[in-house]
Amino acid sequence: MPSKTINPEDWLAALDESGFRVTTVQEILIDIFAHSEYPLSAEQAWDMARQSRPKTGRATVYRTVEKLENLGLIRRVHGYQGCSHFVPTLPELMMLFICLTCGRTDYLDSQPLENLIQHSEDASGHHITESRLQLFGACVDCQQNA
Amino acid sequence: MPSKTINPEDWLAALDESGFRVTTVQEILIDIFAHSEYPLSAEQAWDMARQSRPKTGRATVYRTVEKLENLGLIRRVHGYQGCSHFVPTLPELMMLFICLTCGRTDYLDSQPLENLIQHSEDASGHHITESRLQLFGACVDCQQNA
DNA sequence: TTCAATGCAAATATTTTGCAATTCG
DNA sequence: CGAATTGCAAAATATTTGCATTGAA
Repeated sequence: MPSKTINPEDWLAALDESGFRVTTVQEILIDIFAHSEYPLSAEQAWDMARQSRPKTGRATVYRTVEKLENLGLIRRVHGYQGCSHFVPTLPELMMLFICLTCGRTDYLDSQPLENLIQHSEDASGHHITESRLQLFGACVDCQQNA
Repeated sequence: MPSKTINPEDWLAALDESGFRVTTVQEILIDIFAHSEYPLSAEQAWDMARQSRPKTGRATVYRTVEKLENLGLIRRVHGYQGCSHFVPTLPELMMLFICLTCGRTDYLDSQPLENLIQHSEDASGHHITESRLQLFGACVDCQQNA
């Protein structure tokens, strides 16, 4: 069971290292994404940001989300009708499980996926530079409560 | 190398079996999606449909795409800025490769993925009912032309 | 004949952009 | 101060819906 270590400080450092400014709004948004157990859309993040800072602009949130995605700090995940929701990216390649009942996310051991990708590269001849694996189903808790 | 056998006839049969009518517009759209080598958005499909049938309505295309997705005949794939593009679903579980250079899609042998899912279920305790694996990179041709 | 399917236009929803004001470094 | 960031409003996209008409079974 891989530990989920997401540190907002690291995200701020990443912002800084990339030459961006560390602003209040971005701190708030980083905190929101880094601590969410569920995939969030830009719209949802905007709502949450305004709870602690009412005058936060919608466009700022969309721009920040885009920035965080470009920096590789968050990534899009599939939902039922699109993939406008984001989850934190973890340092290594990870497999993401999303519970269809409660929506909670869980990161699984990714070693099998690395092996699979290696195997697929060899078998197909394609050069694979990025992979997305999302698994859906019922989490341990929701299976028990069913 | 798994063979890509997509038969528009089967899709029409699936429509019929589900109690839907087999109409001209839907035949055209099924043909478009079943034969495309590239992921298509509803908007792109609309453009293509109007080439053979100019008065085709945009809403009809969106409604048909939704229907085909619900029937499991097509599925969303990740693109650069979203996942509003669709590819045909193949009968068995498949791994989809998308070339970042030319956009072509390729279906890879899925046996390794089935093994991986089985392994992940055992290791995590979650019950996995659906999975999406998309691989991105450079296809064999584009590697050579680089 | 009957009701699903369609086209059209309008309504929503979502995301992006222009720009003056603000703020970090 | 100087440039990146922000808020606001407007614009551009994308998707959905209402409704009268059409067409498949």
